[in-house]
Amino acid sequence: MTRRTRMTAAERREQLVDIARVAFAERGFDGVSVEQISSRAGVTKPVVYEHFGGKEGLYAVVVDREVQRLLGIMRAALDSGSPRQLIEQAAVALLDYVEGWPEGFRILVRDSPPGAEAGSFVTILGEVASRVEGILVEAFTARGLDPASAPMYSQMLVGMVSSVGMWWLDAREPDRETVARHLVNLAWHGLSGLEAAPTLRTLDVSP
Amino acid sequence: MTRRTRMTAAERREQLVDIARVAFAERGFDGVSVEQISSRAGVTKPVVYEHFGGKEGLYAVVVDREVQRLLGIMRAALDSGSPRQLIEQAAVALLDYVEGWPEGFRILVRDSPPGAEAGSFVTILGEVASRVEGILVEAFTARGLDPASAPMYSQMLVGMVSSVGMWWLDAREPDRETVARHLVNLAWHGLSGLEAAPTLRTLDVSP
DNA sequence: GCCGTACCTACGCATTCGTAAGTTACGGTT
DNA sequence: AACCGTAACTTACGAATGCGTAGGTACGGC
Repeated sequence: MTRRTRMTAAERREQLVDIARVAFAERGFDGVSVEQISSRAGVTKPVVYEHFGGKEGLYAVVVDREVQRLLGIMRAALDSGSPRQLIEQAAVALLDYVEGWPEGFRILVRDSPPGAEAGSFVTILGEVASRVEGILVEAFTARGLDPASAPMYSQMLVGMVSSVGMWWLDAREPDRETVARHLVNLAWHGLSGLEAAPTLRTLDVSP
Repeated sequence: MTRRTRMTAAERREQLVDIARVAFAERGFDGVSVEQISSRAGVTKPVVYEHFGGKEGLYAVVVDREVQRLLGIMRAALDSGSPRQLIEQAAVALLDYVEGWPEGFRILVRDSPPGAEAGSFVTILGEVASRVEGILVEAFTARGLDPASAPMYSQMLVGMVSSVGMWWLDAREPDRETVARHLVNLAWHGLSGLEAAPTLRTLDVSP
């Protein structure tokens, strides 16, 4: 099917992870067979078992990589700035990730983290949210708000962005910056103080 | 396994739908076998095929019922009131649903609507969001905001509530009204104007 | 005691996971 | 330039699972 090239172990590994990310995003863990993945790579099943020990192992690598990628992006975005700027940067950063790695995003939104028991309500993205809530705790204490409620707000904000991210990926309009502007408009001003023509205060220098 | 009672067709149908809702919420469509469902009902596979034509048919019924239930609840909540009251009522209503039918909620959040192609980013809950966006359109035009952006804000608000709903179902604290208060706090005032001790203006008369 | 409806047993068929054992190509060595 | 070891890859299979169906059984109201 695909070109039958003989690769080094490392190359094949990378290729399989890439293919698996797309496949798992499209059909979900149970909707993809090992044979489908290996076939798209132009090899046969045992190659996958050789590299990852099995379907679960491959899936684990895919998820781990996406979590690391997203966390890296978010950390960079939350590095410094005023509260308002941080919100803007975080929103833009998450939309960047959504646009750049839609399949990864799909997986993070839909699936439960490895340890979670079946039927749990935790998503991987929810876990990510809790890892970035620290920034809110600081801002809350500085402003006399209860830091104990920070996790809740963190969930709300991430849910807001990711939910609109899913919607946006499906419609592909308006453009990313417009989405970011409205996102920050709601997150910052709330419904009571929505601006008619919201703007970003941060210069957006990404491609 | 379960009591072997002989039921009328209607009774058995209801029982199977109930069992299937829980099972599908726990393990997802692919994670549940027809045999598991029928077994929990104390009957065998062909009974399910008799009533619903197959696994897909049963699943369709489960989803449809939950969509109807949620839409009914939302419609009732959005019946009348000031914008601020509507937001409060909607938040409380969605949390009511989340608490009362957690399995249905899980299904609506995780799965794609029947027609959507594999790999789509649309969730059933997203569809529900677009069906309630009408209320925003009115409020937007009345206040000089662009009604074309209403769908986006609708997604944000639903995402905010549903995301925190998932989180809440997992932690089961704080209580529903506290969650609702903070939810409305963010949605209404935004991060710039968060109140330290948010309150609801609507009397909450649900059980 | 009869008849219909609810229910069961017992398959056929397809899919997919995972493995055992054998085969081909590549790159360094002489 | 022929060789050979190793790493990459294949064919072929066993076993399990799960969907859907054909045809038969028994319960319970009339």
